[in-house]
Order: sequence, then C-alpha cells, then structure tokens
Amino acid sequence: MPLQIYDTFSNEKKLFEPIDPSNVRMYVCGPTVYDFPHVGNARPVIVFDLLFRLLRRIYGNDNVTYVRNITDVDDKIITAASENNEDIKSLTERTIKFFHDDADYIGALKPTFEPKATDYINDMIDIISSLIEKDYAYVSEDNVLFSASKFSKYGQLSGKNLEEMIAGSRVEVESFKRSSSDFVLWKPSKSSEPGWDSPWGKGRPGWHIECSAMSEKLLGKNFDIHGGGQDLIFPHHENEIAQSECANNEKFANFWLHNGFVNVEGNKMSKSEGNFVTVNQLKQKYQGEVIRLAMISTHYRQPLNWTENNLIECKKTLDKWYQLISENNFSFDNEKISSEVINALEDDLNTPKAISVLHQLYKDCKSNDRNTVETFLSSANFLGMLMHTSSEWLSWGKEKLSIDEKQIELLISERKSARDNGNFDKADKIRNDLEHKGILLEDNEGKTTWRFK
RNA sequence: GGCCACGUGGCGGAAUGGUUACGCAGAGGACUGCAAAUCCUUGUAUACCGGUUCGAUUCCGGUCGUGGCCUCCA
Repeated sequence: MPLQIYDTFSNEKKLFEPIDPSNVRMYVCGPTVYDFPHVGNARPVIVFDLLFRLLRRIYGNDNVTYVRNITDVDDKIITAASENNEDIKSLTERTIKFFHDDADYIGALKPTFEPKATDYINDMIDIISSLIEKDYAYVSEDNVLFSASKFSKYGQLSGKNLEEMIAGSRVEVESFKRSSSDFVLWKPSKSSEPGWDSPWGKGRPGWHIECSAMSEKLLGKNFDIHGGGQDLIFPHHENEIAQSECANNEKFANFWLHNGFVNVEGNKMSKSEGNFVTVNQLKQKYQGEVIRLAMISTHYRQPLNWTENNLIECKKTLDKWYQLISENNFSFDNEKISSEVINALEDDLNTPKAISVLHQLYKDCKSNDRNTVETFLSSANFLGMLMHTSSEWLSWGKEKLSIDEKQIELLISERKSARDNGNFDKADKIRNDLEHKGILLEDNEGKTTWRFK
C-alpha cells in the first residue's frame, strides 16, 4: 500500500511522492527551550518519529533526512532567564538536555539534524535582506517587517483571508506596523538582551524566520514534509511560507502535517493555562513506553485527552505484552514486521489500527510458534515498544522500593510454609502487606513470583 | 464577531453507502485454599432534525453541543 498522508495545505489525504526518493526531506518545528517539555510538546516528537521510522522503512535508512530544530532565542527564554537570574546560555543548554532526556525516554530516534536558531543568524539576515531588496519587507523603527499583503497566497495554509483577519483583529496594531497582519522579521534588542549586529542595528530575529533559514540550509528551498503542532499553522507556518516563497520564488514544503492537541479535561494543555503535565513528572510513575503507547493510541490529528486512567490502561497492556516475551530470547527482525501494521501506518499514520493489529498478533502468539512471537515483537519494536527485556521492564522502579529483594524472598518462603500448613490467614496477610508496599505476588504452577504493581 | 475541526457503547478508540474493529472496565466460566496473572465466553454505541438513496453511522443541509485558531503556544 502506498503511503498516504493528510496535507493541511490542500485539506485532503494525498499520495506521498517524494521529490527525490534517495533523499526524502522532513522538517519539524522543535521546542523553544526555556522549561521542561510537557506532554503536549511530546506529541509531535512521537508522531513525527513514527513518520521518520516509516519513511526510513519505505525509502531506506540512509535516504531520509529529518530536521528538528531548537529555538534558543525568543522572548520567553529571555523572560525565563531573567526570572531565574541566570544567563540565557545556561538556561537553554540545561533545557536542551531535559528535552533530549525526555525524547530518549519516550523512545524517539534522533533526528538527522537538530539545528539551533542561534547558529543560523547570518542565514536569517541574508533572507531578510533579500526580502527587503525585493520589496516584500520594510524597515520601521529599527524593526524589519514582512508585508503580508504583498504575498498573494497569504492565508492559504490556514484558510484565512487577509481582509477578514484585519477586520477581526483583536490586538492593537503596533505603531511600527503598516498593517496588523505584517509580522516581524527582525527586532531591536535592548543592551541587556541577546543581540546580533545586522544592517538594521543590533537586534534579534523574529520567531518565524529561523525555520525558513534552517530548512533552506539543511534541506533546500523546496522539500517534502513540514510538520508541527496544529497551533503552528497560524501564524508560524503561514509566515514561513510567505517569507520563504517570496525570498526564493519557489514552492516551500510539498506536504504540511499537523498533529492535534493534547487536552486536559477537554481543554488544550498549555503552559499559559498552567494545566500541563511534564514528561519529567510522568517519569516518576511510568515507563516511557507507557507514555508512548498512550500517545499513539489516538490518531495524530485527533485531540488527545490526557488521563491517568489511560496511562494505567496502557501500562497494563504493556505488562501483559512483556509477559509474553519473557520466555525466550526473541529477537527483532526487520523482515518480520507485520505488513498489516505497516499498511495501517501508511494510511496517514493510523496508529490506533496498528495497535489493534498488535492485539491480534498477541492473541495469535498463544497457539503459535516462535515465528509469530517474533512478528509480534518486531512489529511492536517498529512502533518503539517492547524495546526492553521482560526482566528490565518488570523490575522498573526498583530503586524506589522501600523493601529489599532478599526480604521479599524471605517473606515468600514464609508464606509458602504458612500455606503448606494450611495457615491461610497468615499467608494472605503477608501477601496483602506486600501489596501495600507495591509488590504483587503471583502463584503460578506451584511457584510464587513477584512484580511491581 | 470571522474561520476551522469534532460529536461512535460505561470509558478509550478505529472504520464503513448494506453483519459497527480493537482495548479497558462489567458479567459468566476455567485455573487457585482464596486471590492475582492468564485463558475462554459475553451484553452494550454512531448527538438531534430533515434530504438524497432500495438502504445513511458514513453523502448533503440545518439544529444543538464541544474544542481550536484569529495574540505567545506542540
């Protein structure tokens, strides 16, 4: 089945055809590094990781270039740094490390390139200069602004039209803008703020220009896929198109992909609402694969309601799956990945369907051979799950235990003799006491094993 | 106010112009001293009103509801 993906620009599911099958190019907007990533930030990391995996499978591991940028210059960073009383560099470097830890934790492969905005300031200045030269941009009070009305396609990605936007504008037009829809390419920096020398004085880039610069530098003027969260459609991606296409006279990205939001109690999870859960907080209670499964159990374009219940359910599923592979040393085999799983993903990343195939494969494993189990395992691995051994999985969180293993073994044998003597009250008390400490005892085929709750 | 998306069982969540996947929970059973885990069986749903059609949950129109964007956001 050929790969089909939903393109936001044309609002339809389309057959994906790469510009160059020997170098399929994808750019995804990454984090602005000023704080711990929350679950909403993690969604595109996982969604586009899956697309990356799928593209690599279809076109070959060496034939896909995945760029996920890091925004390390931004007003929020400046504000956060001054609130923490630390310098910007130390804030961004620390936050990048948090981000990498979290991305690893949820099983995301490393992108091919992870450019930082501050390394591309000169490229941004070049684009801005060319936009001024072509009269798409103008200088006003030390700012450089893009004149949205000069780009006839402005609004096409987000389905807006300029006049309505200007009419419905809810924010006051800043004095240096000719029109409310014009946006900043370059702005002046105060002496306390980070700044770079430019033809328009010491300043820093506007938010959108970095992606135009970095994508062009690393992927070329025209590339295959540009992705990010739905909240970036407008204005961020709309503005990127305007800048890049006006500067280059060439089509920017061929496909636009946007993931839906993560909701909490029906409302969008966001930093400004304060209703967020960070990946770092979840690490205390759940393995990364639990977060990953919870994330991909909803189709990427649908809103995803984040609940504890869902996490518990996903953990149970993974516990069950890990039990199946505990018996032998099953191994991953690229050739054994279920074609049904691939088909599901090739249909606009239908992960819920892919998961239902895993459930079916799990059932098939019962009555079948090693080969079936390896198909199950390989398929799960392809989705970034069952990457650990069963014992690693089951002993997860051991260090947080308030009781040591020898003691548990001791209690198990105490319980055994109680049971042998028919003293079930005592036996049950031992089991219950351990359960209160988060240890579950399981009696199977005459043997008692334990695991974490 | 403008634009857009969505509304499937108790919950999560796919799909489809003609028997509505799958998972969790629930119920019943096997196993167990009792549980747990596992296995087997199983009930339950397409917001509302019209239209098109032999047939609509699916297509079209309207109503209601929810959410998003229009301002920083993944």
